[in-house]
Amino acid sequence: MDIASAEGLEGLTIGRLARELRMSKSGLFAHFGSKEELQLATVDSAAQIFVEKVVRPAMSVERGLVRLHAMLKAWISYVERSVFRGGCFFAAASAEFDGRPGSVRKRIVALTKSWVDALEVEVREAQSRGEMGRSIQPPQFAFEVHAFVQEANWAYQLLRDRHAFDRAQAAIRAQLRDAATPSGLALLRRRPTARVKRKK
Amino acid sequence: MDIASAEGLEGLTIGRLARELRMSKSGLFAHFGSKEELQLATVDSAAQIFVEKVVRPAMSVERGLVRLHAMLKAWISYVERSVFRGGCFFAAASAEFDGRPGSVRKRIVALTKSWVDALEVEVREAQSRGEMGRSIQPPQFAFEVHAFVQEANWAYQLLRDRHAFDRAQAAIRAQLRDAATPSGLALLRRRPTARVKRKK
DNA sequence: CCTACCGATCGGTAGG
DNA sequence: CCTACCGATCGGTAGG
Repeated sequence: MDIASAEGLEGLTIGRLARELRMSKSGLFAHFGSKEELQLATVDSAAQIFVEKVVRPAMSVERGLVRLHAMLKAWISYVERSVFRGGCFFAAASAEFDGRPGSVRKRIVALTKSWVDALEVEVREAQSRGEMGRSIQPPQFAFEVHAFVQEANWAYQLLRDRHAFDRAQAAIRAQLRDAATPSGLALLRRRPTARVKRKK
Repeated sequence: MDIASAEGLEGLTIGRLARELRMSKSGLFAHFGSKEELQLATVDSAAQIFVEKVVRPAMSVERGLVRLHAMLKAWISYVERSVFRGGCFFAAASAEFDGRPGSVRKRIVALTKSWVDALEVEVREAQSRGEMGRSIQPPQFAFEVHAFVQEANWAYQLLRDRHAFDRAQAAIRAQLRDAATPSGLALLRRRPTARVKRKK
């Protein structure tokens, strides 16, 4: 996953991986049967870690606006901590495979889509609880907050801009505040959203 | 540029390019001297086309809020028209080279940074003309609108979501409206921002 | 899990 | 601009 996030899923060659693991090429190869299967296994492992580090923690807080915010904060934190060497695994994999047909692309599509869907579902939940306005369109809202986190990953990985995470955080807060009903606003203020200390 | 935007700047091999151009490998090679020089030449060509298709058209409209909006509309249109096979050349190149040191990465950084800077400069111009509020922070504003266009490219290239461009457009309009002063708002309404017809 | 090998392709060079 | 070639590496296989 580290190699793939930094050098790409194509750059994750069987020979290189075997060398790093001090195995023979054919010994490693036998575990997967083809390069495509190695790539699929890598994508699946990355998805599992995403669930562990981002999805699961957010599932422990109450549903609606609070959970939506928790999902986005956990995601930003996961990108900021650089869980993988090359930053967000799926951002790298998306860009690499968006133009290549096949099962690897399909897997990446399914997984990233399920994350966007989860954001939309939580917007709807917040609306039905009266925490977000009825005029908010869930796909539009998910598009915008998803954009902020991906942009932070881009700005940090390419421009090495450490402020990117604060910008994404600020943009998301503003978006949530604008969309919240008075009772939703009260919920957002209730938890001071346990800020991580960061030196200037 | 088409090959690089779809298969990556590493996937743009000298052998493949020579075959497509019906030249010998060494004949083509002699024009560049190294693969890195071929990559740099490709990045520079893509930058030239970005200037032609996005930057220059926007430079012909009045400065400030109107030009800022024109820059963003031209950019979305350029991404939507898929000027290159793989979508936005710099989005693909960024993701591929963000983890690889060298002159190609440096060139990509310089060029994408100059575009973000141009957006910030126009926010400041709009502020000094009294078209955008003084409380708007130019880097934050540029971060957010830049995010929307990159997200549209991502959603279209990976998820084949045609609505992505409308979502980016809507998000940008809302952001501009929120940041505009009354006189800025009047400017935004003055031009009905010549919408491209699109069938449902 | 290994050694030994396959044909294809990589970036690059020699020499014309 | 070309042919002919270099060593390295690719995904994958044969056979153990």
